[in-house]
Amino acid sequence: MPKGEITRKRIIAKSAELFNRKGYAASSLSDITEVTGIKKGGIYRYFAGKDELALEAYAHAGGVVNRVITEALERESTAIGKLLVFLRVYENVVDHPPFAGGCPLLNLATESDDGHPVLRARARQGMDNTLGIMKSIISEGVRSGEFRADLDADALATFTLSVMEGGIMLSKLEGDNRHVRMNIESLEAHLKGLCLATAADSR
Amino acid sequence: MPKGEITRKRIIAKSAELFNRKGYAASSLSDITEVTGIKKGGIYRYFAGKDELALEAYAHAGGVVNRVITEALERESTAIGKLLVFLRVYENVVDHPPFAGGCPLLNLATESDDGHPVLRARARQGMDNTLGIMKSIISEGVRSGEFRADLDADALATFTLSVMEGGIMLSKLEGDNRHVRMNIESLEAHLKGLCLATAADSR
DNA sequence: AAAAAAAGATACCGATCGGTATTTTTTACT
DNA sequence: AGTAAAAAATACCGATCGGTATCTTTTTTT
Repeated sequence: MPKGEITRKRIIAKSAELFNRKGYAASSLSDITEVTGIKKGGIYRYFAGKDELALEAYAHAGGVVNRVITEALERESTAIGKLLVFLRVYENVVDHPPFAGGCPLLNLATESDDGHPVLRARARQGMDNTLGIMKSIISEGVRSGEFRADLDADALATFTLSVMEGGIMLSKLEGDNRHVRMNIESLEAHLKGLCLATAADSR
Repeated sequence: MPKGEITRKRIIAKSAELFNRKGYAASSLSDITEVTGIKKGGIYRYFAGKDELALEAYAHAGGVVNRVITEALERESTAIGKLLVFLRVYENVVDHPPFAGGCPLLNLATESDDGHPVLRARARQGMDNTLGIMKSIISEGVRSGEFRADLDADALATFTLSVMEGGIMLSKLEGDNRHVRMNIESLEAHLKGLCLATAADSR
């Protein structure tokens, strides 16, 4: 592997942490030179500008989280277990998030949704991807007979992702994992009580 | 009312919209002079700095939203109806949010949770306040016999706020109110199916 | 080891940043 | 109407912003 390639990757990895912690607008080129150890001249050899770097950085961050989730997903066999994985990887978001700074999708979405259209598009893509994975898990759960046949996969995916992101935001803000953890229990109760094929009210 | 006082209030109101849309870091003093029509010299007569203005601006934004929620709360008699109010005021977050830019608490929380400690404290205060209102609604629901006696008010408040904020984020990102609206239905099903004193599984 | 190519540091650009001191304009009071 | 006080504009400050051109150093290739 050529030398430049590993430098390029370090710039992406380090600045991804920076962006995900401080946000895009609040992260300056000087901040980036600081965390990467590469001066401006060197950085602009690999990236056309701050925007392009941010795009690659957030893609990297999202990729790391996706990998963690995918691996955890393989260890689960039920649809309920798999849906809860999305929350469980953030169970200790305060001290040990899957990526430094918390959920990159949440951070990017809230920062870009009223501004920067190219970053917003990236956030949307990531969010749609995650929702898509959830929906396929739910559909598979319906097909296998685990879930009720009349379950709305769309609504349940949105619900699950909302509970996940909302809990992350609360726990990060308060510096306490209890919100994520309570949400895991609440969502589990919701899934077992209202979504299972054997649920009481499927009358 | 003295002239300066109304100017001061206009600065707060206008910059609150700006901050809530673009974020604190991305909003410059020049942006503020633009939306307020007041030059820098005039603004610094009323506020010691950007931070102080932002603090008052977010307090204003939160106050507006709280007023809308409080009024809607008065029109509801059941605990379930009241909890759903928090989501319903954001039912059309895309085109007609209670405050321009969406939920100020969500925006401020995600921007400040890894940085600016004074803004973060403000976000925490607002979030704790909202959670407190929810908890008292839930406790009242338990007391009145609407909700199961063993309901965890803490967990349900966190769950409700998470579903609300997560849905807002998704709908704003996608430019489509369906996420908030689906969450309203999902949460209603959750409350009716699992929290009511008459719920099936209170066996 | 020499030469070519890649990598990275230095030094600089104009623009804008948040912030301030001063002057002009507007308002309020007698 | 005249005057003092409040309000707001002007003009400026040093620092930092994102970005670039150039030069030096380090790799790589032969």
